[in-house]
Amino acid sequence: MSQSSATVDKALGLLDFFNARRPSIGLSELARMSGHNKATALRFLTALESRGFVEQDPESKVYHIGPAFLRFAQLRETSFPWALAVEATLRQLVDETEETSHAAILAGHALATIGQVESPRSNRVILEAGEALPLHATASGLVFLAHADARFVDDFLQANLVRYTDQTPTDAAEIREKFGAIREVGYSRSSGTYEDDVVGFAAPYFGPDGTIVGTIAVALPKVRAAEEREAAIIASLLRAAHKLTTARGGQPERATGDAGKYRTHPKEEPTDA
Amino acid sequence: MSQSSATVDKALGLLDFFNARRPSIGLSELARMSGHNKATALRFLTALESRGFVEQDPESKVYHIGPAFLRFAQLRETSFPWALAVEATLRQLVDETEETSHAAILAGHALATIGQVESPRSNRVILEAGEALPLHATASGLVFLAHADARFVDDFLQANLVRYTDQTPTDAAEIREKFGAIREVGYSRSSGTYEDDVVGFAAPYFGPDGTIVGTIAVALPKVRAAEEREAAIIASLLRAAHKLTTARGGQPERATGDAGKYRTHPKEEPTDA
DNA sequence: GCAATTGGTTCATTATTTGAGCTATTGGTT
DNA sequence: AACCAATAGCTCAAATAATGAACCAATTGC
Repeated sequence: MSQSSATVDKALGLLDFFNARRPSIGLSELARMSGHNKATALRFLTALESRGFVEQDPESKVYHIGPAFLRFAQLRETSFPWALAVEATLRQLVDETEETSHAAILAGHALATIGQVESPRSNRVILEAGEALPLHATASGLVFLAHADARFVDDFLQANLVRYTDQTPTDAAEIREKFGAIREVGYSRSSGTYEDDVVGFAAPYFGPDGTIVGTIAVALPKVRAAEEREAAIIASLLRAAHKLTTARGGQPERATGDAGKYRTHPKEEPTDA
Repeated sequence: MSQSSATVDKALGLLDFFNARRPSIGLSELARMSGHNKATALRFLTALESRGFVEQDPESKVYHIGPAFLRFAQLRETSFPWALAVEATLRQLVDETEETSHAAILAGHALATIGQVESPRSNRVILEAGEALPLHATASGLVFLAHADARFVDDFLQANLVRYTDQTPTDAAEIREKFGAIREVGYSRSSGTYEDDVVGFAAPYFGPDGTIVGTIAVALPKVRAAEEREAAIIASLLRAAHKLTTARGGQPERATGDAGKYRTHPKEEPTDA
C-alpha cells in the first residue's frame, strides 16, 4: 500500500467540514464533528492557521477558510488556466439550455466544482460554490466512475456510500451496472439522487492521453425535464464536453480510459492477485 | 507557546515551494529543496494528493498545485466576497495611476496577493500570481507591520529576514524605526527592497473595529518614479485604501473576516512591558 | 554496456501525536 | 448575584505514528 501521513490527512480533512452553509466553525464543534479530541483539533487548526489555510475571528473565536486558498488558486490558474476556458464553455451551454451548468474535476475522492453558470430562469438549480460532489450520488460522479480506472472504482465503492435521498444508490453492484450504458451513450442521467426534485445530466471530457479529466453537467428542476427538452440538453452537453476535450488537446476517449494516475492495466498484476 | 502539529506544518510548507516560475516539482527535487527525507516528502505529497491539494502528472510524475484550491477559493469568496470589490477598486487605481496595482491580506506569516491589475504601459511591473509577499521587504509588508499588533511584529522580526536585494532591510531595529513615519503619513514607500528597479507604495485598509485587514499597493519601474508623479500616485492610493475601508463597513452578514487575530491596539500592554 | 539520475519502498529506531482531564472565560437563567 | 453549561485553550504520561538510511526498479545520457 502506498504510504501517507495519517496526521496530515486528518488535519486536511478538517477543511472538508466547511461549506457554503457552514462557513464558520468553532473549536469544540469541529472537534465533535470530526471525532477528534479537542486538543488534537486545536493543534491542527493552529497549524492550518499559521499557514493561512484557516483564519480565526478574534471576537467570536470561530474558524473559517483562510486566504491562502486565494493565493494558490491564482497560482494554479496561471499554471494551468482551465477554469477560464471552462467558464466560457459553460456560459454557452447555459445560453443553449437555459439551465444551470457546472464543471468539475477530481479532487481526492470527490469531484471539485471548478465553475458554475446559473440558469437565467427564476426557478433554477443552484450549486453551493465550492461544493464537493459525491461520486456515487450525482450524474457527474457516475459518469466519472464509468470512465475511471478499475482500481480507483474499487477503492471508492468499498467505502461507505452516503444516502442523500431515497433515490441515492448505495449498493456497489447496482452502481457498477450503470457504467456500461453510460460509456455507451457518452453521458449519464440522474434524478433526485443527491437533491430531491433535481435532474442532472453529465458528460466527461478527456486529456491528451485519453484519460478522463473532468465532467461537465447540466442540472434542472425535475418539473422541467420533459422528454424533448432532454434530447436538446443532451445534445448541447455532449457538444460542450467535446469542446473541452479538444480545447485541451485531448482525445475523445480511449476504450477504457483511466482516471489520473490509476492505470487500467498495470504491468504487474495488482497486489491482491 | 501555542501548540501546533509539526508534521502538518511541514507538509503544508511543501506547498510554498510551488510558484509561478516553478509550477511543477518532482519528488527528489522537492525533498532536496525542503530538506526532508525522500520518504518523508513522499508521504506528505501522497497525503496532499489524496485531498486534491497537489496533483501528480501520471506521465512525468511531477507534482503541481491541486484542484482543491479552486474549490476552497470559491467557498471563501462566497462567504467573504472581497476579491470582487477589491478588483473594482484596483481597476480604478490603475486607471488613475497607469501603474500596476495589487491588494493583499495576511496569510500566515506573509501577505497573500488577492488581486492584481496590470499597468497599461508596456514597461510595467508584473507580480507573479499567487505570490507570497515577504513582510519586511515590500511596501505592503512594512505598512502592514506598522499597523499590526506588537506581539505579531515581535514574532515576525525575530525570525530570519531574507535579503532579496542590496536594499532589503534585514535589521529588526532598522525596520522598526520606519513604523512611526509610516503610521504618520498613512502609507509606505519602498525602493528596490524586493526586486531591483521597482518602487512600491502601499496603504492599509481597516476593518469595522479598526484593525488592519490588508493592504493595497502600486508598483512601478524606478525610472518612472518622478517626484510629481509620486504625489499623484499617493493621493490615488490613499483614496483607494479609504474606499476599501469604508466599503467593508456596510458588509452584509456578521462583520467577520478580518486580518487575523492581531489587534492594532490590544487592551493590555504587550508581552515585553 | 555503464553510471547517474529518477520515483518509490522497507523496517527498526525515535520522536511525535494523542487524549483525559484541567483551567479560565463567556453567556444565559433563575 | 450566584449558578450552570457552554466555550477556548493547556498539560503530561502513554501510545502511536513519523522518520531516514539503505534498498529496488526503471529511465536517461553517455
